[in-house]
Amino acid sequence: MKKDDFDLRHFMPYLLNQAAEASSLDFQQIYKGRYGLLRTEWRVLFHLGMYHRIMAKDICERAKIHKTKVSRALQKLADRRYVTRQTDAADRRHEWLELTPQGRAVYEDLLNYAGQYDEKITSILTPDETRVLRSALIKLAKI
Amino acid sequence: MKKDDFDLRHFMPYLLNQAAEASSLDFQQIYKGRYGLLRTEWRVLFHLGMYHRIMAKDICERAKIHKTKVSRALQKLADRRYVTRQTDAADRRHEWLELTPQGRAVYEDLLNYAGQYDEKITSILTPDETRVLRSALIKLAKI
DNA sequence: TGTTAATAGTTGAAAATGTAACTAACAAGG
DNA sequence: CCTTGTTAGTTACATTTTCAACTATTAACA
Repeated sequence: MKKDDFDLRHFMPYLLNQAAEASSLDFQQIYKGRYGLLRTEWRVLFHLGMYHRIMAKDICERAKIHKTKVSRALQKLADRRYVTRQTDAADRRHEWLELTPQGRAVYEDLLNYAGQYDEKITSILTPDETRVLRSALIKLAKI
Repeated sequence: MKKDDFDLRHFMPYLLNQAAEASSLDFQQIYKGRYGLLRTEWRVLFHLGMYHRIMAKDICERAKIHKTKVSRALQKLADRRYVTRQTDAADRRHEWLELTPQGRAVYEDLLNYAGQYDEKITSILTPDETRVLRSALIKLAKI
């Protein structure tokens, strides 16, 4: 790409950010409005809902969220009794996390909204665009 | 989308965030490493580079960045003598922003890296994916 | 063993962000 | 002119995030 050709509006990191921010803020209204959750808290909650009995580190790696953010999100989720933490007897550095019934109820509720929201997004796109977009984003997430 | 089908890893806001974060952090190394700029500062600088003599409000609208963020980014850019601000004589609420030669030099330098980076990204994707991705992201940014 | 390194996670201070309230300048209608 | 409303931008304060240093526990191996 030559200098003269450059257009900020087509620059990938910029476009990705715009789209990610727009959809994040839009979906945020749901989990923030219904449960007062922050973005990181919601993300951690969803990981706990999908993968049962995991450790904080698993969330960090899978979601690429820094451990301090995860640590603080877990504190809040534990304060609200959405999550239990129990240290592994064999290796006491490890802490196994699990959703409480309350936490799971919140997760299940938000799951429905997430499904609806995904439909909202994909309805904006053609089926072909949706498919290509997903595969492209998965590739780019690994950079 | 039914509940059982739901997979966090395919949830659009999640995927968008992962890809946006990955590419942002990656490209950030360049402008942060070379000039110690923050993400918002870099974005504002690029808008000033692309569109000469604009107002803070134009940046807010085009980039969808909140006015307080733009205001603070401009303070820093002005402190570094990358930007000049002159109030409009006809309407003194308006402040025209322009890059200084220094600011433009930084912009031009980063422009090259941005071009290279965009090539890096698009080389990961097929031409078809690149094209579809761009148009899809532009649609989604308008949500 | 005993020393050093690695792992999981927390904490505190500094930096950045978000929200709302604010100033300053102009516009519009009486 | 004089109130009321609007626009552009800043500031203050609370909340979040980041960065680096920290604790506690286990692993590696001389």
